Amino acid sequence: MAEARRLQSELASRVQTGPPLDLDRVRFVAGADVSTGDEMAYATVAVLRFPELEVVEVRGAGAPLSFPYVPGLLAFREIPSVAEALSRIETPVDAVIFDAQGLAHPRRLGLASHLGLFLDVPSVGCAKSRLTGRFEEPDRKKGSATDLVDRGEVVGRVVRTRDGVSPVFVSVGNRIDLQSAVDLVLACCTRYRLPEPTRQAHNAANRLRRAGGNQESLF
DNA sequence: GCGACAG
DNA sequence: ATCTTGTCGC
Repeated sequence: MAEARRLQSELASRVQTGPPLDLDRVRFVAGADVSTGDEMAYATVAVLRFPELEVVEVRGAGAPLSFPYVPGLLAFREIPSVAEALSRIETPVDAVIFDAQGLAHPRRLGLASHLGLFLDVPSVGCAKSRLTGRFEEPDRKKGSATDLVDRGEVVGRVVRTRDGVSPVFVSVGNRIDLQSAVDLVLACCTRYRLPEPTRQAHNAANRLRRAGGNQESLF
């Protein structure tokens, strides 16, 4: 456990904040999520055409759960399945959005940053709740956002993706700047609180788990 | 020691 | 995350 934290601190130095991502040149965005059972984790990656947000590919993978859920160490529990699902994607994606934190992490290496280090594309962390940092509630209208500050540094943005809904926590995963990460997330939230790629992946992961890992459930 | 704590 | 029916709000 202590060893895992040590590894995070070491890898954190390799995370790249920036450069900005030109959304006008983004063609495909992927979303990744995991559904867990008693002893298995089912991960899926959904690729959507951008900015239309139509699903063009969905891939999944199952892996035995060998690590418990410990706040701050989520990556060690979900990486096996997610990494496998990501490797199965054939579409050349321009960015990946994770249902987790990126730099908004105690040691600056949330799952989105950890996995982002092994991807050659920008990664973004978009979590439904806070892990670390302080913030003020953003205004209730869509697009409003406030800084997420931890130990004196801005580690992310608390973003209202729809009028009145609870805000999401956006942070840099790797190879992208915070502003671009927020813009990408907002561009992916046309109908729901969570970005469409993430929603699609979430639904697919649930189906995959309920189907006991049967890949055909993804179609 | 106490409280907080992604999914 | 997962377990679950009805129900409050736009």
